[in-house]
Amino acid sequence: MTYQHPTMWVSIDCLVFGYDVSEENLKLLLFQRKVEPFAGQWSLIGGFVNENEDLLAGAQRVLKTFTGLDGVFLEQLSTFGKASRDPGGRVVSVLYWSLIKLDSIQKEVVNSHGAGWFDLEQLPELVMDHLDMTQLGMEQLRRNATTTPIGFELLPEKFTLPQLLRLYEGIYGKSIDDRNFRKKILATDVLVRLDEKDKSSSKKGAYKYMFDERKYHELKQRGYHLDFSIK
Amino acid sequence: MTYQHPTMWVSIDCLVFGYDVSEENLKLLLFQRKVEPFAGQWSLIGGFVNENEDLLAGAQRVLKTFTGLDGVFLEQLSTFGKASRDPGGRVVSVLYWSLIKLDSIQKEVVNSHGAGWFDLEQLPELVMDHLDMTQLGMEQLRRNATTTPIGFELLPEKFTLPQLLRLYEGIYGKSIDDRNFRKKILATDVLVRLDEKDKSSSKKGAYKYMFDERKYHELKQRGYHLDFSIK
DNA sequence: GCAAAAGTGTTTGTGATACACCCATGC
DNA sequence: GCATGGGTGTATCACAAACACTTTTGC
Repeated sequence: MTYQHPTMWVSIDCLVFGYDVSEENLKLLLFQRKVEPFAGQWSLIGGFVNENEDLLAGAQRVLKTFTGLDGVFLEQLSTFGKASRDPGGRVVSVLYWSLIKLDSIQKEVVNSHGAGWFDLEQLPELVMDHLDMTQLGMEQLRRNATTTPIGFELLPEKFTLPQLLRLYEGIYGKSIDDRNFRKKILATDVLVRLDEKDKSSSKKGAYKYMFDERKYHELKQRGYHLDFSIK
Repeated sequence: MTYQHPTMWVSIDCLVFGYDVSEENLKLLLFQRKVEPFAGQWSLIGGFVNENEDLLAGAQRVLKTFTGLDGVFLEQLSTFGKASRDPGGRVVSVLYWSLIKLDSIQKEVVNSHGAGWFDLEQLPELVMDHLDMTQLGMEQLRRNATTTPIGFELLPEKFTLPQLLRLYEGIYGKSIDDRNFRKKILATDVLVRLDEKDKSSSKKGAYKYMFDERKYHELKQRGYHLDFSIK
């Protein structure tokens, strides 16, 4: 024992936003807490940090455990440390957030852990300060969506402009002029149009696009910063 | 013991940026670490979180201990938790940052704790990951200065436009066109011109201004957001 | 009267907004 | 041939950037 001070539990909580392209809505991953206090109630996915585990590694482990996913967007958001936040003991929780693409495979993986995807407008009651965490995440999503290309984390690799538009409308909760949106997005020059069309939602079909990560990083290096600000 | 998991030390580190209006430069508050490992080396101000102390309260305590200040800008930035970051044990450190106005009183208070103010361009070697923390703080400062009125935290209550301009030039490390700067700042309508002049740096004298917090909050409520973006 | 800093206006260009029609296709 | 969603262009306005001179006053 090197330091003469109290020690605490350190936990990770992870906000996982998922977007379902076909349903066109944003969802949040929740699971039924297994330990007391609050066992059985809905909570963000989370867990305790292990002895020799970096915080980020802990977050990656938690995410992998519940979703099977590796290597997706995962970033630290904030740390919650009110002394009274957890009646089970002094737990300081580091909040991470992740953005993933929802598809049927993902939904099954998740179900196997007693977890489920909830519409953001219809969340159940959440344990402790997890609602605050969720609100913080929504703000962050809105803030970042105008400034960075996080939106693309939520869409499949190939997507159409109408899909991207509807995602942004979902994030901001308002409608966006499609002509201006196209102009602005294409002007950034980080999208590549493919020779494929997606005909699942119209007879004419919409061109599929891909996000060009290389071009984005070039731009960012040179001091650019994307601004998808809407209205 | 309610949870069957390892516990850790949780510490606060606090980045304190101070601006000296007369010297016209940004400084960072450092102190000589008192405990092993690294005793005697320069470090951010910090301390361990107490048993029943909220994280924010801990940060307030640390800040007060070293500067005597209370009620100034203080915000959580990020949490550092690499397993190997502190050779003295598993310490997860929550980083806060604060912005204060430097004057002669402040400088004396601080000296009494073996602490000192350092020019940002001439920092000594810092302990552990404290240089990363400092860089994160500088980025945050630049990001926020364009978006929120944090700049005013660094200036005395009454200040002149040339002083404000030089502060921004210091933050961004480049020169700013004074005519455009005045126009932009005054257009936001959050500054009130007083009937006083500061003649300390010119014969003509420069009008003193105050930040109108009320107007700023009104604007923010209505969805505005200040944009002092420069160049 | 001159040096030194404070203060002021105009022009130009770029990018945001608002807005309406044609296109391609499956049925 | 028509209904459905996909795609395109233009005019206007507001704001950012570039840029040079006048004002005040202590010495």
